[in-house]
Amino acid sequence: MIGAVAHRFRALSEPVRLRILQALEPGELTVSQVVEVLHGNQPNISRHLAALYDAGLLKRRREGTNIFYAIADPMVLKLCDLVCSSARAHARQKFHAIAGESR
Amino acid sequence: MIGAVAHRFRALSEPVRLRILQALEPGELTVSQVVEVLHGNQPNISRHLAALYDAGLLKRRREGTNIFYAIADPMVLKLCDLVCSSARAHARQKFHAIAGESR
DNA sequence: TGTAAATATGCACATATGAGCATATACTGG
DNA sequence: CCAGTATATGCTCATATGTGCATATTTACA
Repeated sequence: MIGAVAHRFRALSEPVRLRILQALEPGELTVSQVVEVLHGNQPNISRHLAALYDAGLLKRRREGTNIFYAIADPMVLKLCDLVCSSARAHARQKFHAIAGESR
Repeated sequence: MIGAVAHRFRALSEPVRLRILQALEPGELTVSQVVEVLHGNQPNISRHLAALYDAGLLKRRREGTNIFYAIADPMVLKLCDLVCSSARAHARQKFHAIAGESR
């Protein structure tokens, strides 16, 4: 069980994949569209999308030869926001610690 | 910035580290205590604790030769709960999909 | 059926990561 | 200063992971 949680966190541990989630925040996109937005190459993006899909963070549907990926559970966005603000706070604190020790 | 978020998620992407967080949920523990609770070996646990500390997820304080580690921000526990329940839901759904396709 | 477009996958490579062992470092008490 | 305890770090190894290239697969349509 804890392995499944770790697996999901791992899916979120790549900058490229986080940027994919950002790109998908407004709504679903095809693989090509994601490739274009992120200026990535197609096989690479395809793999990252698959990784997020495997982790259950994205859903997908086919329409002709296109495949639309979308965020499966808006919770992941909240998750990222939480971590992001926490990281910001941590960075601020670290900055002050460094600024302070030179006195 | 997005790199910092990815870094924090990566720190959470190891089962051992998630178990460390569980162990620390009731309160701070020394390295030796964590080693004992998780039945791990000392250098390994020490590294994992350092990784969580680097990511800003743990804080630590020294008392004699002991070093007590504690959860820096209770937010991470909420984070894990969110992912955990979401993972559970996903597993349920996958189970039903498999059960359904054999009909 | 054949061609083109969209997506996925096999392969090779470089790099990152975790584990275990030995050992170094930091602190305490005598 | 020395010995002992607690913790951290260097090293090596095996494995995992991301990337780019070529190519396979799927679907639509003439």
